[in-house]
Amino acid sequence: MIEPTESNPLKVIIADDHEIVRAGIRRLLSIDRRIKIIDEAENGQDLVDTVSYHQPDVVLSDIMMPKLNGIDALKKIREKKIDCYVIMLTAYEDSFHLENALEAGADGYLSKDINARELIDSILDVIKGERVFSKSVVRLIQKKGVSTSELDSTPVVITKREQEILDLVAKGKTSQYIAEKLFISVRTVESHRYNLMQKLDVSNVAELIRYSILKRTTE
Amino acid sequence: MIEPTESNPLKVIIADDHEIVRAGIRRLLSIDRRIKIIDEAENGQDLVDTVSYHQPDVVLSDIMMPKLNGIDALKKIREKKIDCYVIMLTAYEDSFHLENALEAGADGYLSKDINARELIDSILDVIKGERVFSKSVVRLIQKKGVSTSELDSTPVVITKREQEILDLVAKGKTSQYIAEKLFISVRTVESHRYNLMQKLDVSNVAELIRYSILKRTTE
DNA sequence: TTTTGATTAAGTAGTACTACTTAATTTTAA
DNA sequence: TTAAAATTAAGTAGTACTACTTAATCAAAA
Repeated sequence: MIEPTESNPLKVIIADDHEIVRAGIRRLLSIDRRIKIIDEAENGQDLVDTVSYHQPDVVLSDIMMPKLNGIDALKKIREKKIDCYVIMLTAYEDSFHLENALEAGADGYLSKDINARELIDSILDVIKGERVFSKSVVRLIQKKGVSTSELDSTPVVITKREQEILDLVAKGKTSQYIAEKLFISVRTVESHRYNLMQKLDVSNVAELIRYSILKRTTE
Repeated sequence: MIEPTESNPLKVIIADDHEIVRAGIRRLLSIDRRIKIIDEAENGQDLVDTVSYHQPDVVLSDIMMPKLNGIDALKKIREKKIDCYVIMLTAYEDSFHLENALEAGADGYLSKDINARELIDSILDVIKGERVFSKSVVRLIQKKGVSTSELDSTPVVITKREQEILDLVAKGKTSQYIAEKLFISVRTVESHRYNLMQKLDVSNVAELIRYSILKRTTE
């Protein structure tokens, strides 16, 4: 990547479902003329489309978005082999999503609680090939021992059916209710619950919800 | 309230724990020179302090903030009898928090997914004495039948101890663990759980978490 | 076409939560 | 200082979840 200049600025696309957040990012980035926001997306699907079309240098994306979440959008961008750096920008800092983001090919993971200087520096660093993390995320990595060389952390794969059950569990539905709704046995639902908890390394609904909450597309 | 002008603009204070969101609000409001942001707060305690000091016309506040949440901050502002309009601006739209905000004396409740025009109009409307709600909130009011004349909806009061237990339950702790941590009997914890579920009209942890999530101050 | 992974489902057992009542102590506010 | 509210806690009983194993189908990829 050649050094960005005012006359040849970095092309950045931002994605977040809230106008306020997009406006905030625009404002924080507006002070550096070497960075130019060429488009915005308000959900993961839009993001994949605009990235395919514009071929930006850097993408800043939220995780929790309707239609398609940021991590799944990232996966699609990587599948399409579009050459760009992708930084996740999220309010949720937990090792599960951090790992999933890295697994999906994220080049950075920043908290939304970041100031203009840090955000701009992160963007300028990421195009040099560095992986960028905000301070709180670094603390998380140290505490939880998340590997930043993504592939050695066992990828947690939740199947379609499991996701379906997880969503219902997170809404407070009982196994009985879920079984009736999906026309399967209560014991099957219990099996799925058990497998989900194994995969996510938790032992009850409350913890399960912590991990499910970002997966949900807004209802 | 006299009509705001460029030379005599509305004094507004905004509160949100994320710099990006504050920057976003600044940007959205920057297009109307009749509105001036005179200060910002990044938590509820800061908000109460700056509102006491500056005596603004309008306050725009997030709900989930560290130290003191937006609703409790609003209560303190009302207790101090500071004459200003307060609009809650939040990503979470549920009847529980809406009711609590109204109960605490909010003059409006807006989704963070709002554009510049709507936000500015809401501010200009609220100083005329109108109560303002964003479209999605209006839908919620209609669906759930939340009363906008706040006082006839039974106020849901969660006590300090209950909140403490709710936080631990939401983290996935068992009653046994909570009991040991707080040096009380398991049966007491169970009583609190039961009372909480009664108050919030739910019947299991998952639903409880849905309501607790905003109450938590960021860890 | 074979093997892998997903989905289904049951057995067995223990643990934890939920539902409601009643009531004794504290604490707090009027 | 007294009434009201909060916190404590136990009884009784039922329901739901969690823990782990085994295994039969079924669909899809190699």
